[in-house]
Order: sequence, then structure tokens, then C-alpha cells
Amino acid sequence: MVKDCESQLDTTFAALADPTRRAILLRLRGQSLRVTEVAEPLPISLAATSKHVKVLERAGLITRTVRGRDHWLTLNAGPLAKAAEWISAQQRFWEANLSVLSSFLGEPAGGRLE
Amino acid sequence: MVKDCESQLDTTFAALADPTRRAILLRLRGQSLRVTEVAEPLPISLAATSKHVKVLERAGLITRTVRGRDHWLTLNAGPLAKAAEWISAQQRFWEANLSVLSSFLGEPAGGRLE
DNA sequence: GATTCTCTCAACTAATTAGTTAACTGGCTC
DNA sequence: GAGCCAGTTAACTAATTAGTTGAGAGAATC
Repeated sequence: MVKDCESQLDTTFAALADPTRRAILLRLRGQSLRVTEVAEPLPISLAATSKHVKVLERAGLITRTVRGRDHWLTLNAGPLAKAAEWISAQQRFWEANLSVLSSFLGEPAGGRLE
Repeated sequence: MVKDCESQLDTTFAALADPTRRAILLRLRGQSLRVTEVAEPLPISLAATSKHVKVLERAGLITRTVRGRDHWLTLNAGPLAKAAEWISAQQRFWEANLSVLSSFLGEPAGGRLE
């Protein structure tokens, strides 16, 4: 399934919106873990963890390597780079926008904002 | 309502997960717009747009200034910076993780991943 | 003051989501 | 092969979400 940039951002940001999934990503920094190991500190069932892992995998944020009965999970930063790119492109206009805001604040009431 | 860092990330990423809301943020780069103006190019109703605006506002990504019957919307990049920070903190470990992966790939089958 | 314009809110629907428990598949180990 | 271990899947529930239409509040205009 080929996913366009827009819908990849959808799934990436949606995956990052859940604190449990962010915790999983944080724990995978610098180490590969099995699903059970990922689930261990979490206050939810293994089945629920398995679902979160699947969401992260479908978002391309982690990679699964099956070895026998163990599923090893590894970080995959590609989509993160795309997300960071979107945000920084947005931030590039922040300064310009701040000046818009300040000119508005300094403007007499009734003036147009642009 | 004071929101801790974690739940702020929740609402920020959740707000960014919707393509309509990202489109709204893109359109607000460098200009303030009224809700109707924001809604105009969108293929949804004004009421639906109003809801998206409220989501963005509650996430702190935009600021609303009411002037008479017009609601002027302005970008607010604070939460974006927090989100970018989280991602870049995560990316800081990408290189380390790549080396983990490559050592795994070069390892004979059956070896441990860490 | 009647009308029009801007925007929100209420009520509803359909779809998605995070969680549960229980059952199942497949691999490892006595 | 009997039993255990790792993990997914199925079926269900409760909550949330994105959208609709219709009504209503307030401000501007004629």
C-alpha cells in the first residue's frame, strides 16, 4: 500500500497522539525489545499493547522482526523526520506571524487585521 | 486549566493528525483570517469548520480574537515547538538505533538483539 | 426595527478507538 | 507429545470524533 505524504502525516501524528505509544517509542530508543518486554511496565494488557504496536508499525514508526515466537521491535525514524519537517515548515512562518499579531495589537480598534 | 506536558503533547499531536486542521494552520501562516474565510475553501460546513477551529484553539495552536461578530484567528506556535522538541529528542537516538539494527543484521541467526 | 451576516450550540449519526477477556496459533522445552 | 510461552485475533463495551442539519445569539446594515 503506497501512502501519500498527507495521509502519512495523518497516521504519524495520530500514532504520536497517544501517551502509551509515545512511551513505547521512548523505550525503544537505543534498544530492540520484544512485545512482552514492551508491555511489561505498561498498566494495560498484553493484547492492548499488541494493538498499540500494530498502530506504530502501520505508521511506519517501528519495524517488527519475527524470530521464532519472539517479535523484536526496532525504531524507524523515517516518518518522524516527515513530521518534524511539516512542523518546521510551519514554524518558519511564526516570526512573520508574530509581527502580524503585534501590528494588530498596536492598531486602533476597528482596523483590519491583515 | 493547567495542562501537563504529556497531555499537551496528546492534544497537539491529535490536533495535527487531521488533514483539515493542518490545512487550516497552513492557511494561517502569515495572515489572520476570520472563521468564514477559513471555512470558504474547505469542503465541509461552517459548523464543522467551527469545531475544527475549537479543537485547534483548545490545543493552543491558534488564538481567537473576537471583534464584533468576527472571530479573527491567529497562529500560535508554542505547542508546535513542544511537539518538535519531543520528536527531535526521539531522533537524537536514531543513529544509535541504526547501529543496533545493523549489528543485528550482521549477526548470525539466533543471536540476541541487544 | 427588520434583515442579514457571523458564528456557535444542540442533537443526531456513523465511524473509529482504547480497553477488556477469552480463544487460538505457533514455537520452545521438558 | 504434553505443557508452557509469545503473540495475535475475535468479540465486545464505552468513549470519542468528524460530519450533518437546524436553531439561536449578537452585531452590522439598510
